[in-house]
Amino acid sequence: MKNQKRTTIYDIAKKLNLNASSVSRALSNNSSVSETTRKLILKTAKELNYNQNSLASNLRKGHNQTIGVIVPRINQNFFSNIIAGLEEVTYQKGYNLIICQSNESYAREVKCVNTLINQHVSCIIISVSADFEDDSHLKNIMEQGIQLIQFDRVADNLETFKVLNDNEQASMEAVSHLIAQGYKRIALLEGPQSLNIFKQRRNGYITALKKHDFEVLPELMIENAWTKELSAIATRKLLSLANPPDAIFASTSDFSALGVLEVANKMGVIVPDELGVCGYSNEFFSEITMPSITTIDQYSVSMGKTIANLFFQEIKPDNKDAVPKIVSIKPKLIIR
Amino acid sequence: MKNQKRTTIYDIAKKLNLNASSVSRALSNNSSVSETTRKLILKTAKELNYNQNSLASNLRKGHNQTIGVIVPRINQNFFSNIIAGLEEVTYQKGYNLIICQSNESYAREVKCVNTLINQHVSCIIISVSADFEDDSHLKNIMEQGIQLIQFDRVADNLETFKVLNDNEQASMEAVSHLIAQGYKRIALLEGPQSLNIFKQRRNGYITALKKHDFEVLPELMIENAWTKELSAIATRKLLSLANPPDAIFASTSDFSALGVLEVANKMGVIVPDELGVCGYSNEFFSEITMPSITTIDQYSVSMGKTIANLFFQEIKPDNKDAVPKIVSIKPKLIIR
DNA sequence: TTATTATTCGCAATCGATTGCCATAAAAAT
DNA sequence: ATTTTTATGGCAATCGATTGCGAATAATAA
Repeated sequence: MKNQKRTTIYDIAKKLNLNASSVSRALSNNSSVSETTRKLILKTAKELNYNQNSLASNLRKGHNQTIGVIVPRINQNFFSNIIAGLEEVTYQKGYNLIICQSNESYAREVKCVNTLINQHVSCIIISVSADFEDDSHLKNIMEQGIQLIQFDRVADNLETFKVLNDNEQASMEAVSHLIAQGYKRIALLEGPQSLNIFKQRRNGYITALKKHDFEVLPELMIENAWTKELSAIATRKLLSLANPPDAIFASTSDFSALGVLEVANKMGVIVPDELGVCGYSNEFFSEITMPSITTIDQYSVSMGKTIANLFFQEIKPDNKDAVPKIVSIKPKLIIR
Repeated sequence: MKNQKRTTIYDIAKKLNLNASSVSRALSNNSSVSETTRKLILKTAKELNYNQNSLASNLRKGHNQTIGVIVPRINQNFFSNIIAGLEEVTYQKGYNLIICQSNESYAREVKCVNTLINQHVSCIIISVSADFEDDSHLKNIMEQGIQLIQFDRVADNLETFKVLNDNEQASMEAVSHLIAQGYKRIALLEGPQSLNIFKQRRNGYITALKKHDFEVLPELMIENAWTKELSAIATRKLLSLANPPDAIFASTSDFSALGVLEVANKMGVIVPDELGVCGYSNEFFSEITMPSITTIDQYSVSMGKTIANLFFQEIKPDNKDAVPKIVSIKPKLIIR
């Protein structure tokens, strides 16, 4: 059972005294094969338990019904939702997904890219790793004639299709909301500024402050606070300041916001009365914390679908170089 | 740039006045090619930006460095962690993952299986969908000479490699723990009994009750309560009984447990004083609910790694039919 | 009945890499 | 100097499906 050969179109052809080409045509039922032989072939194919060899088919046809996806971490809510959305659409179209995770490592990201190039996928969908260094590997994708769509975390300087969240706008709204609530000293927890998304969120923060004639205070902006633990440390530091903030915008994630919450609870600082807190990405738990966390929803599943549709509707149809298009999705502030 | 042909070993061969076979040998650097020409070939390959065509290579070699994964939902914590664990190991071994989701639909699961068979993956790793009907598609996998590993939700009657959680044991311990806490009327929220895991959890529940000479009361066992919403409805019903339970074991997930918690809060039933609650799967949020939820950790990431290692260590090495092995992982009760 | 057209199917090349076998040349041994 | 061994690399078949072209047959028209 293990070493038996799979049945091929030649096996079917031989059994029916036909030529493999006829079998191939019958199975793809687009060309000239008489109805009688077509049915005969289909019947025998079923009898012999025939399964097409996609490798051979794709090799010959020169293209692959496969899309590669590279994300920093598969089991992060945002990304696994993106993938779920992608899969939903690509499945409908008969495409497969090859999924890789870079683990936030640039070196590994490069390897993933190469693997996908070797697989001759027809498109690579990527959100770059945190220690992103340069975009030569991304350029290589395009040089190999493979479509490239970047999403969320992107290489800004590279002209490709992109699907983004309007981080700046969302961040601006979040901070404005905190201001509207009456908070006067708003701190910012940030992620690595090597990533566009965190730069944008910082910009939104600054814009909002300026718009309301607030001072931008460097001591209230903590860059490396993008995990729950790091943000807990940062929060402890912030709340111990001589002049502590009365609100914290955890622009990196709800996990960070949770870190803020925990420290505040421990230090006896009452949220939201004494400290306003806002997170990012609308993780499931942000609704059920005590108190619940105001956050920003990124519509991740639907974003995944958008990306896939971008490929099928804009990129795939015409082989000519389509003009790279940037789709921006406006996240939604969830006020709690 | 788009329509240009990729460079092949023939391009390299032509440029160097060599034969493609030499190029192939040089690139896989295992055979007789002189050091000088080898270096020359490697250099030219880099110059011409050569990338191997895995399709051709795999077709010729007759096997694929690819493993297919089918899960009900990619963006469910348990499964995305499994995938993360799988990916971690398979990446190290130079294998790729093709990921599909069945969306809890049997028909779609069958389609996924066929796609993966066509891709000639060397192994399929599957957790079956909720409306699982029969195992003919799984048998077909094996008939095509493809390795099969089932995990978590499995077709019990089919002899394959399996990686399981000891659901019965875990469930037993959870209920015993509730009993030890002094609860006397323990209700059970269950999932579809078509899935082995839910049957096992029920068995564990019953075993624990019997062991402690408790009566098994059908009115306290609610089968279709495996989402937060369904379990909220079930809880409302349970708590409205003339003789309501004083504890609820949400054996399906922490999401169900959350549903219990919310209803209890609304109805003014105090947890854990008036109602004991236990969930399943140690979702991140179960730690931060008020009060936090006692639950069961399935070690999902490490389970993913176990599955992958099973393939590389037990199955791949010898081509002969290895005896299907069942690995059982003991989940851990997290008492809160 | 013969000429023309349409159907159906076979032949053979092709996609790109791999590999067993053989030929040549170089190195070593006699 | 001749023979033997070794190293190196070419030839050609192969993996399985696809496809342009042409041949044979059947169907239709004249």
